Amino acid sequence: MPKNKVIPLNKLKVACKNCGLAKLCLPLGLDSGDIDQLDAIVQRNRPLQRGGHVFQTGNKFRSLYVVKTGTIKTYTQCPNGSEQVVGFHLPGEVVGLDGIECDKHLCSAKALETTAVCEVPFQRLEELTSSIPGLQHQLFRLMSREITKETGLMVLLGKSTAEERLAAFLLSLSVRFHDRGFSPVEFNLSMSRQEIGSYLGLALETVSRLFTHFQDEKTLLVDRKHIEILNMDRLYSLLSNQTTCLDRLRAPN
Amino acid sequence: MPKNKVIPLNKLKVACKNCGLAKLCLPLGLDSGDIDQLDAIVQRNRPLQRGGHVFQTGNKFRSLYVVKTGTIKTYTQCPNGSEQVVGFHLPGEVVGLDGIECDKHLCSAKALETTAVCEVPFQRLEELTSSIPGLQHQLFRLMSREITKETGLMVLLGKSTAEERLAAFLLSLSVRFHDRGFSPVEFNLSMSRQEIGSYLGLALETVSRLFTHFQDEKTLLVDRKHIEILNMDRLYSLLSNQTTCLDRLRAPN
DNA sequence: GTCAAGTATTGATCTGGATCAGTTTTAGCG
DNA sequence: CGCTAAAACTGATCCAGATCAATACTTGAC
Repeated sequence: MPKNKVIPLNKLKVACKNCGLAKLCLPLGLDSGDIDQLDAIVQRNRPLQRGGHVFQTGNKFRSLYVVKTGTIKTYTQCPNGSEQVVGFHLPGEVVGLDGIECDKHLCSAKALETTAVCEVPFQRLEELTSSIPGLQHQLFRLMSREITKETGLMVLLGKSTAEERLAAFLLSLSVRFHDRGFSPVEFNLSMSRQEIGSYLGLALETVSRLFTHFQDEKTLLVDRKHIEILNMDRLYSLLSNQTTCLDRLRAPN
Repeated sequence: MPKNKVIPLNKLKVACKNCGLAKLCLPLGLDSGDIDQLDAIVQRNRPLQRGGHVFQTGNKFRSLYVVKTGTIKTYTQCPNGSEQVVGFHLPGEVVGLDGIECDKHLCSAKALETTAVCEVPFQRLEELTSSIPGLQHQLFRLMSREITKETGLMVLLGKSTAEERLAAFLLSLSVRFHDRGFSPVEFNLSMSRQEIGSYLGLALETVSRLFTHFQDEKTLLVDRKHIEILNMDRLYSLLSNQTTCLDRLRAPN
């Protein structure tokens, strides 16, 4: 590997205080001193390679993980071997909340590309939230958001067509990229057609056909993993006659 | 209404300490003094009639609600008028968690039968959780459970057949009734076929046909809303080749 | 009691998307 | 660079469950 491709470690070990994601993450609404306390318990390990696991089903629950750079997918494994994707997580999003209840992880989380995460030991976080009301509130809010997001997906899976599902998926990514300072109309997918299909309850062939279809009607410009949204209104119109999940998508924070 | 059908109010105003649901609810793991503090902020209003709303989409979020007796359904309304059921809530289950994030409710909650709820003002609850670590932990656990439950449903909606969905639904009810001291093999459904279908992403006709089908193969005995499970193993076997959602069903607490 | 409205059942038909199958493109590697 | 395996695309077929339609059954109001 050539030297100029090495990711400088000091860049990855940004303190919460200086982190661009702070307004999407646990520190939201905290004052400087409180952020320092939070910062002190956060562990910043070396980045994961593509395919590396953050945790696996059955592992003891110790920490929450916040994506700093890259993408994480969470998934469950079926007895018959096939896997079902339950979420894609972008920078600033928390992974591992489902482990709190039973004190062990109920899904697995792996990196879709080179990915850096902040590890937040949960027991120490709970100690902190007791003394920092704003932090407690923000953690409640993040968990509430997770519930909201999943409810929206349930509604989508319950009664939408394949076309509507993919539109909702692309708009969700668009909004989230935008919130993170990236272009809302042009981005790269870090997941395969297979994984998108699994997440949306569709066959990978259907996903592929839909990309072609959206390209044909000039809604998208698709080049393998690179997506450009040419007609945003068209995507929104596919959801407008539907549910409240639009609000859920828009609500960024 | 004859006098002997009036529900005595004093029975509905049981303190947390004497409530049979305490081990499923917020007080789990607290000592007597802490429960008293929690008890002091809980509001016990008069029961809701069938069809009455606990809250509606867009209402300001002020409180969480715990079902004490009866059943609550939560649902979202589509612009075109149709509604989508997102959950059924039995005694001991918390409703309203999705309101924390945006400080307003994102779904509506209504009683499917005469239903009593405990109202827990959230701001006061947050003050208490700061000083009672066990209460904070239990609230985190309840929220985590909600996330787990929804993930399980997503997986179910994503790739299961109609038969598997209804089996999972019935088993979920069975387990939950059992946890609450009722028979796991014989119970009454408080929701319509329509509502079951909406929840499971199926047409009401399909739900009806499946009940007939399960009856024909001697898995169930169905009399309108009354269900008796004759062959529990058969229902479990429908899920066994599937996902991890079995574990999610079984995990009662 | 009758009537009307809601709820459930059952049958017939249709269709969106799964599945199967074959081809092409891309990415990784010695 | 060519070789191999995975990923993506495309076409043909099939089927689970939606939709449409007609008929009961239940419940509550008057």
